[in-house]
Amino acid sequence: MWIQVRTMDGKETRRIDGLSKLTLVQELRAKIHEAFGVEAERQRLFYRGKQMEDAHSLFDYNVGLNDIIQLLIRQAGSSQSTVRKEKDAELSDTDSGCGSGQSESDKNSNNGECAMEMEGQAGTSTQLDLIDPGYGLYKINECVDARDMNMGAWFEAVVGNVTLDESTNKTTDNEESADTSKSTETKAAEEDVIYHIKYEDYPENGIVQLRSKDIRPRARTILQWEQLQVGQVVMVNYNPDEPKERGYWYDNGPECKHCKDNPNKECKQCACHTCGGKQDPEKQLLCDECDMAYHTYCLTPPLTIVPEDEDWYCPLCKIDTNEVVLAGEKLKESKKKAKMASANSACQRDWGKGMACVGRTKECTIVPSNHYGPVPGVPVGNQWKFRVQVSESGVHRPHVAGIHGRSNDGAYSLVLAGGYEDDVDHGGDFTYTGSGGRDLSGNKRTAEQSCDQKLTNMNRALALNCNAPINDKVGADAKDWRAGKPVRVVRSAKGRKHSKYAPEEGNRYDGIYKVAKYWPETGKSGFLVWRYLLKRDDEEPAPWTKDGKERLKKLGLTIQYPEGYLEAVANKDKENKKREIEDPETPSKGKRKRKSNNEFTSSPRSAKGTPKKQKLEAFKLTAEQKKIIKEDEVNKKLWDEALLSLKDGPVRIHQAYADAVSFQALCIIFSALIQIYSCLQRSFKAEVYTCPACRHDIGKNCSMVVNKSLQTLLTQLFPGYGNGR
DNA sequence: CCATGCGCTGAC
DNA sequence: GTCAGCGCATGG
Repeated sequence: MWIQVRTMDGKETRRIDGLSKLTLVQELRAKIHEAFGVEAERQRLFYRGKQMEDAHSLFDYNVGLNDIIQLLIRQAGSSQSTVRKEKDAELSDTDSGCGSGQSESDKNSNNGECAMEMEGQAGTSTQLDLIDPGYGLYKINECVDARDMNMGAWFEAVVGNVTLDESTNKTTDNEESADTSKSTETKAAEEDVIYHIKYEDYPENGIVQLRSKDIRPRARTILQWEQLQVGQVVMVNYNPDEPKERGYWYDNGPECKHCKDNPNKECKQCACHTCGGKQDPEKQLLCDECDMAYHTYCLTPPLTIVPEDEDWYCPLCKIDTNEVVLAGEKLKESKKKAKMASANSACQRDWGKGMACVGRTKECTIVPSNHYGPVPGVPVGNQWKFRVQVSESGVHRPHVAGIHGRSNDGAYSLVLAGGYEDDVDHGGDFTYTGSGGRDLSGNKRTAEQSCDQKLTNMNRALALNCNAPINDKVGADAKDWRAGKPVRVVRSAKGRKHSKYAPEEGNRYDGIYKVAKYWPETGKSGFLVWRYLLKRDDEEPAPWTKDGKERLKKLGLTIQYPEGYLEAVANKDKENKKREIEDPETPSKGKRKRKSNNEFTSSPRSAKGTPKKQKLEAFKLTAEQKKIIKEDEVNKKLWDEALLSLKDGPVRIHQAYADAVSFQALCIIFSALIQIYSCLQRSFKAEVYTCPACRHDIGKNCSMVVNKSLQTLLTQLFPGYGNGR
């Protein structure tokens, strides 16, 4: 992806290549620097008064790509007048470590060494302006192969390969009145095709509207783009309802010396934030949070006098008291989460629709989503019918994707489902293929390999698990593969075609593997794919070994179906049989249905009635474990309850334990295990006697002693309990 | 905000 | 058996 920028005077245009969305914020500044030699030193990014730490937080705040670009361009343009002297080596170090270094340099800039550099550096040539497709008529210079269209490509096409059509463009800088837009429309009509690009459905980008039902945004982009031809003139409109300035970006550096020294020059920071008008010290308020200026008369409602309060906060910075979480209060769920289907307690699985599109009904809370290593309470060999359940258990969170990870951290889990033809499975080790390189247009989740894979996103994540420096050209070989990050591996029954280690039904957790090496390779499809060699490294025996089978028996592990699933299937079965008896003369239909029914009835657990309770070998605690339990007097009552369900094995103990102590108390235990005592101590000092994690009331007299016995016991019962932490 | 995805179903 | 295409969670 690239963007094109030009100087304000229009004399110079430069193309900035090699941008990816991931590193946009970090890199764009450096690239601008490269292209124009502008001194674009580190500047703090603010959005609505909040400082952005990294690119991710930008997305959290719903900042569009265009916003970011606009900001950066603006900053780069203005940086000639407010340039920080300190050099920051980090700019070139784009990929890693924006953590600690950043905060330090921020501190520096807070202290206010903001030297101005009024370099006479050819004045206008350092003024940058994004060629913004937001106004007037544009001619399409080049079209991109629609199959490659994604957002990046769109950006390339619109920002890069579209030029202002000077001959037909007559719009002025003013808001387009109905009149002028009409005239341009008729003029362009002579060119035959006009596309109105409106800031409606996709305001950041302003894509062509082409409403067609059942097409997801992604697919829509493609369809729309196919409509455009080289040489066509397109009309780019602003939706009058859409504010021109989206978001408010500024560099909140120390006091603006620029204005003091050049009071006559316009300065963005000192102009009224609402109307953009001139500085007016008598009738201008400065926000105590963001330092932006506001005319008293530009506020809604306007102020007639300057408020006497010491602090004044602008409408954007004023904190909504509803958002504040007080000490002892429960954390509010994020708006995004609240919107999700899984948050809706009334949400029930619609078995009529089946498992294709159901949402989660539970969520794994005992470990975070970026947890490495085993999930406590989930033993090797645990089996689930559907991927949703695997997601709910926390073992592998994505519903469809094969790899779960973060591109600048590592991969946490993966699923072997035979979805990629090149995989070879030897049980104790296997090769795996990265994701991507497929054309998913048309709202698909999988497809044929149709282009080369790249070492980005999840592929990069998995590569990071390998104990070797990352290399996106030739891959890498781990010196000590066991030292790599652990990956939870799930095998799916779908892999049975090629692998004898795949389970008979559903999905099975097979334990911890590590990435021994990875390399690029031309796959069977003829396209480049990234391949990974994973080797097993787990204390728990693999389910296909003798030990493993024994253990499964001992634990009494059987495949888990979603709640209410078997009943629903049984009901359906009944109904179908009824219908067959009532209406036996439907052979073709009946045959097909019977076939699918057989699939279920042939499963080990009969769909009729409740499943039979299997006879289990009683699980016995060792003498040592019993002793530990006895020693754990604090939790005596809970253990008594837990021991009642001893026959079900350690998994169930954990469950019973969890149920008995309830989630809140579990939080406390985990807090103990994770050793966040300092945090607790701080809370206690402030006389807040609640769990820092769940805000459950702990009580004043809670003693802060590490429950060593509990800790050892948990590690004994669940090997790998503390791994990856 | 947008992009991604080794599932799953019912229809054909 | 094959196929299209859906919600959802997750990451960037």
